[in-house]
Amino acid sequence: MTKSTEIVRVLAEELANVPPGTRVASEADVGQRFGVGRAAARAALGELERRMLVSRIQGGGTFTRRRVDYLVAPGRAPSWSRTVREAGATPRTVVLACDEVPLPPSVAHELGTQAGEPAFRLVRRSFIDGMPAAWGVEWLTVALVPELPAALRHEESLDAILRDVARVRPERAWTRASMESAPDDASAGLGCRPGDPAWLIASLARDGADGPPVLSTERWVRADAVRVIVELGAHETAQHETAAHGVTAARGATPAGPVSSRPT
Amino acid sequence: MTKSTEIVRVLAEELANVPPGTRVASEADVGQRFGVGRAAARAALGELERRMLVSRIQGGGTFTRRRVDYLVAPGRAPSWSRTVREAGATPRTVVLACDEVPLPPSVAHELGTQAGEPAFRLVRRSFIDGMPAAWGVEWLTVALVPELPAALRHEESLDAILRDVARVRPERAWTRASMESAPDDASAGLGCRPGDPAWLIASLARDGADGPPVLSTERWVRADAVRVIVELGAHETAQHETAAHGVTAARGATPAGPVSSRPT
DNA sequence: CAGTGGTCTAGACCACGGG
DNA sequence: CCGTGGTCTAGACCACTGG
Repeated sequence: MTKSTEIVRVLAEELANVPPGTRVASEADVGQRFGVGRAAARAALGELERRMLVSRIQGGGTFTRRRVDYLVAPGRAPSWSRTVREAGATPRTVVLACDEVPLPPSVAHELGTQAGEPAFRLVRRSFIDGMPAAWGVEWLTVALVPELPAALRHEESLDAILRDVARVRPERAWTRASMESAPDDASAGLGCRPGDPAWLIASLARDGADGPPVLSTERWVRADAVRVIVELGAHETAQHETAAHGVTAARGATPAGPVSSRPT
Repeated sequence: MTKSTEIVRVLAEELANVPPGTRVASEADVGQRFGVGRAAARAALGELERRMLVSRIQGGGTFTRRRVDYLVAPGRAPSWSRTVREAGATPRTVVLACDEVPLPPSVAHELGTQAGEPAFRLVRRSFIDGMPAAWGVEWLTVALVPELPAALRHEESLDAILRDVARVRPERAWTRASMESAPDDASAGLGCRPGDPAWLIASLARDGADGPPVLSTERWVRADAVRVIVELGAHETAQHETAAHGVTAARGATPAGPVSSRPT
């Protein structure tokens, strides 16, 4: 057992029952406490960051972090605000760009309309408890919500605007999620470093169960901010708990600690 | 621009068009080539590993790595062998344990049968090109395939056994995928270090589109070995390309390359 | 055995954040 | 300004892999 893994073990245990945002001991403190040099202390804190248990901010310090569960499933409304709020955190979304441009062919095909039709190209960044967590582009036709720019000044949630102004009921028609190393543009939008793990979630929403497409999105989501869970197909007990098949017991929303039975 | 990020940039560029399994310069070589100390060279190679572009093996060296695309979607057969083979790589699966035990209540509920019914609890490890990539537990009733232990001696693919011996046609009934930091038991099964990024994929397969459940699985998959893509809902162009909505240009799936030369 | 990556020390300079 | 994390050097020992 190396020194740093022992430090990781101890700190991870201590941090398990601490509210998110709590300050963690600095590198110097850890080094002194465990009687190791700065390199070993730094390695331990870096490992905690890699495990997404803490965030480290240059000049600021190290802080515990919470990961919000984001359940992507058929029938779940594709709404950032609602999902984050349901997790007990505070969502926020800011508009970086809202341009009226002719619809590119690929997106027009998604939306089932003509290329060149006037559309809004929306670039937005979303936060959880004030920390950047998502970023990306959303497309919708001008015809659907001509007053979008004005509406966005009073309401952050695109889902709410679509419901209240455009009078549609957005539902997931198609979604694709994958985990990538954030490229330069995405890491800039997410406020993280290039190469950090991030989700790429492309999605198409339609109006109701069988209505026409209304919204096409491609968003990057920080893996250390959001625990994306994709669910596919109907399931009797598909509410919010993890099925325990003998390997992993149910995990609470807040990491209560993975319980496992050893196979082999 | 720090020295190590510059080294990362250069090496990532050079490694982009190199077949998987190729040996990469050692820490000492990199340090000498770029005129930096070992720490900087090591940081650069470590960053490449974090980006899942290379694998580093103590005592062995650093090697380029390929990531296999694993598409999870309704209608796709839940078969490791087939998926890996379709990606042009060589699958292999070994049985770690095949015990006949009474079905636990939670799994019995999944399989739509009685708790306590005789069942096989299968623990298997799967490889891609000889490198461990997946590990986990699978459950199926003894009544379905009484001759499972014998069949597994001649056929690695559980999907094939279910088709040829049990005469069922496995289809995805329900699947849940999420990205986690591998706990100790999973990292041991996957041959990686605890805390490494890994997928947890729970799945229930049934016989045909409307048949009864036949197989319940919970498997861990190494994120650096497999690029899991979960797709939800029907889509006209849902074949295998990435939709480009103006943020992200279509990024090549995996650096197309022939079969890897194994490291070791 | 030599070469490789994994860990660690002691020390240094820098960039950044907050009082 | 001080304390924080980010980077880097030079050097050391260890664990592991390979021939």
